[in-house]
Amino acid sequence: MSWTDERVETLKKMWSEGQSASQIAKELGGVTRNAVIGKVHRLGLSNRAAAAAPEKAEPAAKAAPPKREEAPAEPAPKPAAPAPRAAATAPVNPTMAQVVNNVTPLPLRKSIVPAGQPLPPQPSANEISPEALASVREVEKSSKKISLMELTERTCKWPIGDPATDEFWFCGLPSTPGKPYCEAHVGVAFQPMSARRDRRR
DNA sequence: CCCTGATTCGC
DNA sequence: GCGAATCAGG
Repeated sequence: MSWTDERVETLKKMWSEGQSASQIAKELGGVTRNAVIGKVHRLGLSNRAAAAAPEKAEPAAKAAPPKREEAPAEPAPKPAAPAPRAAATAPVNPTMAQVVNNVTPLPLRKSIVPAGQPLPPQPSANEISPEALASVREVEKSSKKISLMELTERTCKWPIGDPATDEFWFCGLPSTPGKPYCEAHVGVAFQPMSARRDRRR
């Protein structure tokens, strides 16, 4: 693989969005994160502050690299929000894609709901065995409460709480190898058809 | 251990 | 220019 214009463009885009070198490498394929980092440096876009750095701009200091195309005519975004990265934009990373799609059957039905207060009835809740449910409650106490952006292939992607509020996070515990959830959540997410049928009203 | 970016240096 | 190996850190 070589750095075609297209690939470089993807690299630039993702890097400016705050994606990690390894994520970019996966997206591009055929390259390692080292290659990505190396390229990033060669392109001279090492510091990702380009987007918007509301920081109390260091006056003097040593913030004056060779090139000064700082473009002072910046439309001054929103001084408030400290640039929450690419959260609002479309599915960017594989993790997001996985979550949005249906790699995560049961619980996702809930988190995909737009955000009305009265959440619709949750059939899934009735179909989960009491035992599994109990252990889940237990695990959720020790969940890492990670955000969407913190999900990786090895973190449990079980959503906890109401997505409509800030009382929402992902389990984040180490996931079972090859599965999207930790052991406890795998237990409630993947059930034998027979078990679900038997429990049905 | 998992992960991050930074740097070096033979190719 | 490229990127594996390595370093330094969370």
